[in-house]
Amino acid sequence: MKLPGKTVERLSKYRRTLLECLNEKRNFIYSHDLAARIHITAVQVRRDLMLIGYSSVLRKGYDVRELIDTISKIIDSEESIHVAVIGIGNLGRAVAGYFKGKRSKLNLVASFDNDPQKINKVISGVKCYPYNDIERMIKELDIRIAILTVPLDSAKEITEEMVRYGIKGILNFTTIPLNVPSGVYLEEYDMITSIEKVAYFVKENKI
Amino acid sequence: MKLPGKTVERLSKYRRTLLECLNEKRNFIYSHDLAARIHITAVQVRRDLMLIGYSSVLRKGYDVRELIDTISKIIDSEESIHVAVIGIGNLGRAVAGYFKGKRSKLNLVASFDNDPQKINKVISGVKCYPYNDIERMIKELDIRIAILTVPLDSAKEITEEMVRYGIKGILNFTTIPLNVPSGVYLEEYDMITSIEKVAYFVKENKI
DNA sequence: GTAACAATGTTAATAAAATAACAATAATCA
DNA sequence: TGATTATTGTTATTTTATTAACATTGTTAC
Ligand SMILES: NC(=O)c1ccc[n+]([C@@H]2O[C@H](COP(=O)([O-])OP(=O)(O)OC[C@H]3O[C@@H](n4cnc5c(N)ncnc54)[C@H](O)[C@@H]3O)[C@@H](O)[C@H]2O)c1
Ligand SMILES: NC(=O)c1ccc[n+]([C@@H]2O[C@H](COP(=O)([O-])OP(=O)(O)OC[C@H]3O[C@@H](n4cnc5c(N)ncnc54)[C@H](O)[C@@H]3O)[C@@H](O)[C@H]2O)c1
Repeated sequence: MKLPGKTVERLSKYRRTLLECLNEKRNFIYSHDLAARIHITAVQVRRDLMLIGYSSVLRKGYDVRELIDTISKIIDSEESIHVAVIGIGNLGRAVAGYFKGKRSKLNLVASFDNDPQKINKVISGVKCYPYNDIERMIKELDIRIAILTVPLDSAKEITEEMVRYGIKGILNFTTIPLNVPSGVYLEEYDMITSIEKVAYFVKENKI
Repeated sequence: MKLPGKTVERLSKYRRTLLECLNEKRNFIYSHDLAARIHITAVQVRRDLMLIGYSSVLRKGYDVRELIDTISKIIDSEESIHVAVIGIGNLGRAVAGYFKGKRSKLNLVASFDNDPQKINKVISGVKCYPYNDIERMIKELDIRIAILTVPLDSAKEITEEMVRYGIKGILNFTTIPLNVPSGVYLEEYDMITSIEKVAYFVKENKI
């Protein structure tokens, strides 16, 4: 099954919302209710669920637990997938600290840095390894995904190396566009572009 | 002129790339060259530039300086626009520190928090004010844009207040979907969704 | 000077995403 | 029970975004 990226994004949001429902002891939720919580339309929800082949049968809304399970089967791996933060600076630490708080199939197992002050210490809940050991550690810890928070000038080279050593997914926080071969999935996370977009639309509204 | 959001995003990236060109003492750049640097197509570049009404006349590529100016005229405001970070925790500090390093039309002028340890101190290069003063300070400092990095449970209430006090744009780092009235621009920045998307496509590739 | 080329701007076509329309059916209630 | 309502799943339509096609026009080489 090949889902559109946009649908995958929404599935992630659906699941998060559904987990909140469980907390509130709600066991059923209507499509329009789920939609309202994330500010989209009910049709969009139903269409996405159609794409993943989920169907509720009852007309009393979706079974929250069941839908969580269905979505998890789609977007999660069987086994937990190992993640590392590359460059445990200001942003890297924030992200690492945040991740360690969650339990999920995504398991933050290491960080890497080249600052002697940092290596071989536990920072934001995760052990920092010397970047020079990354080839070995990717294999040893079976790391699949890298969260890239190194300075701009080293981002390109580090990416090439990581890909060579077997990394399959990269979440890029630097503002450098990266080149990855097919078979490696890259998601760009461009804060500057986001804020400039906000600024543009704020300006346009004002005028 | 009403530009598509996607085009605005790319304009921000074009400008950043063009500024790099200046550093490299390149004064002209072809559409296909600019495109290659951010991994899109030359047609996309030309189409975006058509939308903003820029035209090069020469066939020796775009004049880098001229294009930077043109884009800046479109996406920047005349005067600098004031930004604040709300919740100067781990993520807020990283973002603030990063912003203070740049000079641009976007000017980070304050942060707000309710932690007595933090208020009235300079953190990551920016003064932290008590959140209780936010109404007054938004007016006093003419703050237009808020970068929201508070804990989940306070995000909704804080957003409503800020909007009431005149904030016009919000970059939301929390994973709570926010409600804003029309006239206020909201950009969601959902890290968890991004990483789950990476995980999904990594998994799919593997299978 | 002019033919060949290279790069642009624009229109046309395609693809992707969102929205609308609607038929089907369980639940509700007179 | 049977009509009514509410909600779903799916197909059709519209909108938006991307890609392709192509005519235009400086530039270059001869
Ligand atoms: N902080 C933000 O909010 C923010 C926002 C947008 C983009 N970014 C980008 O994210 C990246 C990190 O930002 P930051 O604020 O955390 O910077 P930072 O300087 O605090 O952190 C960078 C870390 O990378 C490490 N490092 C440097 N070279 C390395 C190498 N070759 N191998 C391994 N580790 C190395 C450094 O020791 C440091 O710990 C930068 O590229 C920045 O442009 C940050
Ligand atoms: N750290 C990350 O990488 C990350 C990733 C994704 C999402 N987020 C989201 O970003 C937000 C912040 O994350 P964090 O890791 O920086 O958390 P944090 O706890 O380090 O920071 C939160 C800050 O907000 C302040 N605060 C709390 N209540 C407040 C209030 N009512 N008014 C003003 N300030 C208040 C706290 O004093 C603290 O300084 C959270 O909502 C989190 O879910 C963070």
